[in-house]
Amino acid sequence: MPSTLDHVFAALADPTRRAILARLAEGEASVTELAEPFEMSLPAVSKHIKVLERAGLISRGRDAQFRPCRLEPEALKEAAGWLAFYRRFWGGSLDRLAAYLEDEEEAGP
Amino acid sequence: MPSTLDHVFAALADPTRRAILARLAEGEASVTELAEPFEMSLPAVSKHIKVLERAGLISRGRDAQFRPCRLEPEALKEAAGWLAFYRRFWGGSLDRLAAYLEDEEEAGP
DNA sequence: GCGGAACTTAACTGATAGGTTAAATATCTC
DNA sequence: GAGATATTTAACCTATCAGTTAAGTTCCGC
Repeated sequence: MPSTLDHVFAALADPTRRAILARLAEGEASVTELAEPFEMSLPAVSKHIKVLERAGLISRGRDAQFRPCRLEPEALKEAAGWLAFYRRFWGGSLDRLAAYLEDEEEAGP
Repeated sequence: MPSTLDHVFAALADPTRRAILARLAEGEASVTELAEPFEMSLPAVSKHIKVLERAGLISRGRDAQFRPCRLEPEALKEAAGWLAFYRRFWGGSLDRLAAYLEDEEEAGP
């Protein structure tokens, strides 16, 4: 079972999906609305949306025929947290991380 | 040509590669050293390393037969920046992002 | 209840990812 | 220069991805 971190980063690796997220940052949108800027078929966008949903980055409602998408910021937290953790050490003293990891070793990963 | 953001996120989507990065945060390491914790062949690890390198997340030196890997924190900046930008808005007022995007529209994306 | 709009599912395709084993390439050591 | 060590390349396999078109499904409006 792949971790959600796998899914989140994989979802973010595609420019179409990042564009969809950017669009959703402006507010909820239907699939057709989200598909509009792209030169690909609706099913293709529908698949991208499913990937984002599986990663927990968006969730969907029901409004008649529409399945409005909205952002789920929580999923980003994990990813941002991972990056922030490593950036903190990479940018600064690596010895600090080594020490930190040694301390953690007793408590488990 | 895929953006580096594509490559960085795609590289981070694999747990083996994240583990390699975590290991490198403790300091430089050779391919064999990096491969040691994993139950996969050396060529497989070599490929993972190549993916990380192409993403700009690591760089490599030459020390006799060894090709030591070290972190390149710069590549993380772009990814962390992307996440931070959206998290800022997603967590807070979405109106702010809408306003921001409208302002940017004149200057271009 | 029919027509149409909004999606989704199914079936297919070509490309890429992630792994394997076996062979090739460098470089040190003796 | 022969042998050992470190790493890469090549050739291959299977699974997943990103896209397609065509055929459902669901729900509104009349």
